[in-house]
Amino acid sequence: MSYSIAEAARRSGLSIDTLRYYERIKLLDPPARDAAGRRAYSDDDLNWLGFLTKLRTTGMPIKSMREYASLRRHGVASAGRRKALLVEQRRSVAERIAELQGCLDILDYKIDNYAQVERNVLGVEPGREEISA
Amino acid sequence: MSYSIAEAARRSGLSIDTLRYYERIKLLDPPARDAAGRRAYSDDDLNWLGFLTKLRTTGMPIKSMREYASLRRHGVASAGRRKALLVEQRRSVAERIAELQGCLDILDYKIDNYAQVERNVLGVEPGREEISA
DNA sequence: AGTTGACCTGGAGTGCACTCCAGGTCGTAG
DNA sequence: CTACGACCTGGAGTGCACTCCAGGTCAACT
Repeated sequence: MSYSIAEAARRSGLSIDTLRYYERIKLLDPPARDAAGRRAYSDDDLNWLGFLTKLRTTGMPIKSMREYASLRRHGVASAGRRKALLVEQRRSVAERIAELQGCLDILDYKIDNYAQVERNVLGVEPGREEISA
Repeated sequence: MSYSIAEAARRSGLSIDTLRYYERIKLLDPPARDAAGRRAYSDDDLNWLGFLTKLRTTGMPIKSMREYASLRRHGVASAGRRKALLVEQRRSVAERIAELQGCLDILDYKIDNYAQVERNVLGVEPGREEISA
């Protein structure tokens, strides 16, 4: 199957402009073109875009995604380096999850404080709650 | 206790420039000044900076942090709105954690693929592994 | 008295990841 | 046959969150 840029955008969740942008910066190999010169994305293109958006979600900078994309073009010889990139990204994602978990705990604590303030709102002297909030 | 801007930067993990920047954009109330006009951050200032950096870690945009900071200046009457902001942020953090967890699973899957490629490297026809990688 | 180093100000510059625009080409529907 | 909508290109513009800079003040050390 092949997809127009609008369809590829819909399926990937990226904007049309972003698809062309990714192509320009070599994140994405130029897709096939139809008879009229319009882009015709393949399923492989879409799969790659899907993976790219996952990498983006993990916070990988475009620079690194470009490196990964470029390695991919160099075939099996680059598999070791590609794996290393993914392992490093895995590490950074796990770290980020832990960090966010810590933030979640702090938010819960703060929210609980506010809930208490709400419950005691009649007995609080103004300004007092500022110390912890 | 009070702290020079350099010390406040060290303790908050923010740069000196960022501290002045946060003050300019009203994320941070102007700290006290010493006799020579230099900033003297209080423990309260540092605590607030600590919380701000947590909010930043959660991905809260500066715009929202400014709103929270501004509400804080309006005392107890704004507690409800502040709590709502935190609850919303809590929701978005939990969502983000789930999303990252999904990415982690995909990374694990890919990494495992590469590990298999490594193990079978002698029996692989070139290009074959590209289909899944 | 002079030099150093930390700090001050207002404003300009940076890097990232898009996002938008003007002006043009196609293929199909009315 | 012309009007429309979807697509094309190269290039400029945007928003965010800093980050850097020039030129200046001040207290302390030598």
